[in-house]
Amino acid sequence: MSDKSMEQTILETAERLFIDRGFSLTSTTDIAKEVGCNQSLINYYFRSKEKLFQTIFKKKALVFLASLREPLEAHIPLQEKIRVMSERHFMTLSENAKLPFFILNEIHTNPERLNVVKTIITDILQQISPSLNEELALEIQEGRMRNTTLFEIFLTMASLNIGVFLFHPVLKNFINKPNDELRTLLLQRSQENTRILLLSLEP
Amino acid sequence: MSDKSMEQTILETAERLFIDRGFSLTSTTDIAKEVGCNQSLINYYFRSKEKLFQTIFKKKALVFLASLREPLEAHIPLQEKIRVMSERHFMTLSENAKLPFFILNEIHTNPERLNVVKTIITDILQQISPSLNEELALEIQEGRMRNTTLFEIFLTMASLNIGVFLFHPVLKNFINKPNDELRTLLLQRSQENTRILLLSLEP
DNA sequence: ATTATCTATAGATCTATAGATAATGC
DNA sequence: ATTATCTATAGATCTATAGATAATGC
Repeated sequence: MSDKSMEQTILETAERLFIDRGFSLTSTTDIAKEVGCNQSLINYYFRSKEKLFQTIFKKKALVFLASLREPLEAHIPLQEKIRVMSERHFMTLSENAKLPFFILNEIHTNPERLNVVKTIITDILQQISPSLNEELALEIQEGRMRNTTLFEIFLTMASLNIGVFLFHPVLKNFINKPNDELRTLLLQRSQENTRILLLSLEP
Repeated sequence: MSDKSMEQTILETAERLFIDRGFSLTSTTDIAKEVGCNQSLINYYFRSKEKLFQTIFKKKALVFLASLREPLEAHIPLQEKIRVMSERHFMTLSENAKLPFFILNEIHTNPERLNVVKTIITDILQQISPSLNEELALEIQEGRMRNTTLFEIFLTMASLNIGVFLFHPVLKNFINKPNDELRTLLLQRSQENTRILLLSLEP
């Protein structure tokens, strides 16, 4: 039972519940009940519900955004970078299907949290954006890409990929298929999203 | 003051607050405070917070989904239908920027509400889907369109258009422009989304 | 008389804290 | 001694209801 420390168990349970129901619909009483400990123990370890939440939120926002970075640092043509990034992004989403909604929801209900996301995005952008912008400018100049911006590329990618997971509860209701077929459909959709993204960049 | 009935004022205020903060973060006390009436009056007119909410949710889900229908009934080529539908969809979203998040959020926190959305979508689909499917089959057969499904078309359109508004809080933070420039940017994005959607359908 | 509005309150949360006890490490 | 856990509770919600009063329509 206590091969995991109580502190760790609380953290993991809270993570699951917060991501499932959001900050305001998850009570510390719920968490304690699930963990099987006393409600006051949560405050003992994490000081307050808000502090506990912030730890989790930062961690998750990082997971979510960091997946974009790696492919952009490889030494491959821009188009390939974008292809790999889109596929990687989709995969991270598959593995964390509830994250996009969770993050959007928390930003929405508490705009303060936007700062966390903003810091992470700014960090990533500062590291990759300059050289990437140069590459893009070159591609455009040489007529290999449509005149566009990194901003638009990210927006298109994020919309297409995240859309699938945001609408998931609705979509699942309309597609009555067993789970493994759903997974195949998902993979196909990843391909299709990448195709559309690259198509949108053609001159 | 009471050129509007109290019942109507409560309904309108509740609508605004629910859409802004969602069901669970809006208390009947908040609504009453904003309206300037007694909290118990809300129960007098609407029986319960839940009933009040449902009235509003149904209405809004209908607004949101109905905009898709009209263009599909016009007598124009399929491609044109899709173009008009996408533009119309984007416009409805601009006028109801908070709706997508509101609806997704409520479906997420209370899956029961999915039924409302499902009924509306099913209704719309039954009316337009058969003939639309025929048209699509013909376009594909004649080699004027890529082999795809209505489902995919809707998903691409919804993802691209809704994305803009879902990410709005984040985007606004990165684009530091006056409001009228933002509006121009939005319009451009509508064009771009439509372009991408139609591009994705080319054979 | 009927309808609209208010007062007061029960009962169910929920979070954070003070203070008691149990477990652990030296 | 220190750290982990529990008990008990204050104080702040929040929703729904019972019952009193005020306004309105005949």
